Amino acid sequence: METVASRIYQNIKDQIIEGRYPPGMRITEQNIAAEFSSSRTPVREALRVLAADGFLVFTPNSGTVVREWVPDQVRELFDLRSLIESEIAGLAAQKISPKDIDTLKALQDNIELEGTLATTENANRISPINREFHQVVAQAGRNERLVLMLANAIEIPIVQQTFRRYSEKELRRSFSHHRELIDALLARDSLWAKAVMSCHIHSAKHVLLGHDAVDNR
Amino acid sequence: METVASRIYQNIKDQIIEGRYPPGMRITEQNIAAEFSSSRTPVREALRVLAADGFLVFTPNSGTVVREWVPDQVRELFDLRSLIESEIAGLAAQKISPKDIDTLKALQDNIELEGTLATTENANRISPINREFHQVVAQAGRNERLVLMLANAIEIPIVQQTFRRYSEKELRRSFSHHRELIDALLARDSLWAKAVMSCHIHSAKHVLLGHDAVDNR
DNA sequence: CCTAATCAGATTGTGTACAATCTGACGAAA
DNA sequence: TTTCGTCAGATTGTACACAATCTGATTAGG
Repeated sequence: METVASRIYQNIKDQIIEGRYPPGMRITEQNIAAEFSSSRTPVREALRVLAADGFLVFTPNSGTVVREWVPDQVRELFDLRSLIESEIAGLAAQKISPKDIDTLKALQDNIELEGTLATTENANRISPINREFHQVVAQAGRNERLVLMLANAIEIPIVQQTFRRYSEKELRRSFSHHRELIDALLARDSLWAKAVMSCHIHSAKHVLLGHDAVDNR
Repeated sequence: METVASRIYQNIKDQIIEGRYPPGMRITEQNIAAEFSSSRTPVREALRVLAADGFLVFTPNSGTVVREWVPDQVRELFDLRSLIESEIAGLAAQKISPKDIDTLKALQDNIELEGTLATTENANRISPINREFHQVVAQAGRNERLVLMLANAIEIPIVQQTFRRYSEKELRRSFSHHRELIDALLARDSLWAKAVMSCHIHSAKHVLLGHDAVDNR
């Protein structure tokens, strides 16, 4: 992780995830190269890998744009995320250590310290802690490939910005899911943990898509 | 799909999937460039994307080798594949057209025409038809993202060469799964279809790993 | 006014040169 | 014999130049 190409890769990826490079934005190799005072060569490598990861859409001889998401794709994404992250939660219930459960409790305490005000600033404070909460659960499942797949499904602007869309009621429900998940893990009940996680994700999906758009044909 | 880089990408990918570039083999940019009478530039792009896809392992300043698979990773891969492909089978049961079911029947007829001899030549004839069978099921599920994930999990030498490891008994069982899946789809029974597919994948996993190595801790 | 051909500028595709880094072999010292 | 340092060759990392291609505006023709 020391090459110019890898620095560019990570930087652009972060910009996209945090929404500073908005979907549809055109990316030109020269601009990026100028920004990093490098030549186009390492930029091209970074862009190709980002396209392979699904962050960018690349068209030969034409150029690169930040990937856009249509509602149907968001729905598919959340259904996949539910499938994978529920499975992970089930595995975690079998394998998680008491120490990790304490970590989860502490993280959720911190989240709830911020209160349930549905403001953007509050969402921005909660979001990274929430991300860490899910990461601890994922690690506890001890399945590298599932963790990799999951990362693939959540390192996406619309997912990372879910909290900004939550109303106070939806925030409370999200907190309630986290607490219930901790209890399920504590009880070492895989099926319970899977079910809670499934609720948690599908509920988030509906917040993002609005109720009428989500119909699972 | 007209650039030199994309031709190199596809070619190397095929070589790896078909096992002609064996796991652990070192890939040097100059050799590949010479093979395609090109410069190193498009080769590098192809290699980076292949590394992002998981076909190659790339180490900065050191080089690129074809990815190797340890048994634990194969187990995780098949468990993921079971999760995804079962889900797909369940969706297919709800959405598949009569025409696609006929196609599946025809494909399975062709497979069984080859007989149940457990020879390498027979395996090589059956393998592509089997691949098409699974592809038709996947398309019938009508979920782009699941299909993409699945492709990611099966475009791998050890998976593509599963049939070579089958004994006659295991071949018969595999055929039986396919027939049962067709019946489940015909009955539009999601849960049945999911269950059959799950059997099918886990059974294949055990053939590849041997019974003692598969224990799901 | 509309359509289609044309052209300049911008952008990507590839080749080549050289710098930076790694690898493995060889040899000197303990 | 073992270990460590050194060095040459090989390989990757980046810059730069030029060719190929695309895009959008402008203009000629209907």
